[in-house]
Amino acid sequence: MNLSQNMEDYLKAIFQIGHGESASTSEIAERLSVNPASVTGMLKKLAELKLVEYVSYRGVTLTHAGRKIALEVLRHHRLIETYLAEALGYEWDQVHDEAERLEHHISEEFEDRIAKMLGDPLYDPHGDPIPTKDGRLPPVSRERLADANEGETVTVRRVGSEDSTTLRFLKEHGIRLGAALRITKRDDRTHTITVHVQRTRVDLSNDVCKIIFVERGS
Amino acid sequence: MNLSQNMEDYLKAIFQIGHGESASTSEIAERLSVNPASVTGMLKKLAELKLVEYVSYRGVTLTHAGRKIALEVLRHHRLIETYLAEALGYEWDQVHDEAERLEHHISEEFEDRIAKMLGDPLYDPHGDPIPTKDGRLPPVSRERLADANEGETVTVRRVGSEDSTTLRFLKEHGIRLGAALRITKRDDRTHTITVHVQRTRVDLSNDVCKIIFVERGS
DNA sequence: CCCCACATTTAGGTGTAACTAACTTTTCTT
DNA sequence: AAGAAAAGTTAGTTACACCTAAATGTGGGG
Repeated sequence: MNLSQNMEDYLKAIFQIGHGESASTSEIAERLSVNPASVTGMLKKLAELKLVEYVSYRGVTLTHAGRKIALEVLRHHRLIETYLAEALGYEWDQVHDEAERLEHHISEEFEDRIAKMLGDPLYDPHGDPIPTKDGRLPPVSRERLADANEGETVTVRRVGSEDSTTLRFLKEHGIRLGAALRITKRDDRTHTITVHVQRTRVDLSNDVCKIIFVERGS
Repeated sequence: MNLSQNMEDYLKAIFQIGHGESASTSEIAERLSVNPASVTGMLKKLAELKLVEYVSYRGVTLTHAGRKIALEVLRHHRLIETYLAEALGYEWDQVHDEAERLEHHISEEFEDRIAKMLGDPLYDPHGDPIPTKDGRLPPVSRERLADANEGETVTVRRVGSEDSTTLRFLKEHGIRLGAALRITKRDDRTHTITVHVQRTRVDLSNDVCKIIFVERGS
């Protein structure tokens, strides 16, 4: 099946929103920065191709075939991100945009070569799982920093954001994959969590804490 | 100026055909595998943008701005080819197709990083010159193997083809950049040139000899 | 110097994917 | 449960870049 870049982007977006559940027209429109009306049109086309299950006004889910393609695109994206970081020295806040454009244009050959060169990595620079060639997703922590208790010490395992400003902020405060965080204070009124990284103190908004995934213990 | 991938391809094609002289509609159509009528349409658009000088029925040349873009695209293409070969172990017959797709989708950042990593190379795996960032083309040999005399020994400096079958053929017979060839026979009736590479003998058609550029002496 | 073959352009049409505006369906609020 | 707000869809356009078929321009040979 030879899909347009646009179709691939839609499938990826549906996968990332839905994660099994159904995605709404407006969520997809938001993520892809297009008009909701355009989404409706595309969903019909994808449904024709049996890549999604689409019910008017009710949302959309991926079929098995659609999920497979979404995972392939995601594999490309995350392998490229990893490659840019490991082989070309990109920072984790720079890799997303570059990968977003390249993911649709690399060959199977290229995919295989960089995967091999990197030692078939399972996680990208943000800790997101890289789908394997046969379409399995390595396990990830779903434990959010936002849900950790005062006094606990946790290890950063994943940062579920591609926003470069957020990523740069975290990097500058020593919050990177594998970093140990001690939660020193939860202020539920100001929706702020105070953590210590090494010996420095950082205040984090609740929004940021929702996208930082951790493992209990250090 | 933000051009479509297609426009970039047209500018590159015009540059490569014309090399200063004007390119014809049909030459461009042939190179890009599109209908001549489509070329006419695109040339009008490019002329509007002041990227080409176009006179109906007479052909087209690049303006200064158009040439600049063509050189940038060519720089991307050839840097990527070089990178694929040097960093990822591609063979010279595999690099073109991959580069053709990637060249339009890499950032300035990516260009700079691979150029630096490669030590700002001046020639790609085929010996073609890589335009510098400020738009200069490193010098190349224009001496064709087809024009060399019986008994001469020459060094291969450039192979002006991206056709993978041709490139594979040459590779398999030891004809690579830097190889020393001794012209042992010219048969002007069968349009064939016989050369010796190391100790093995190879018969080359005149067509092939026209795209192999050499330097006199070994 | 005229005519013909070939090159090129014009005209009209296709498919993709976006947009806006207007309409319909669903969901929330009271 | 009614009506308003939000979400989603339909209809009609636009832009891009391709195509085919028909018309037109150009240059060389008789």
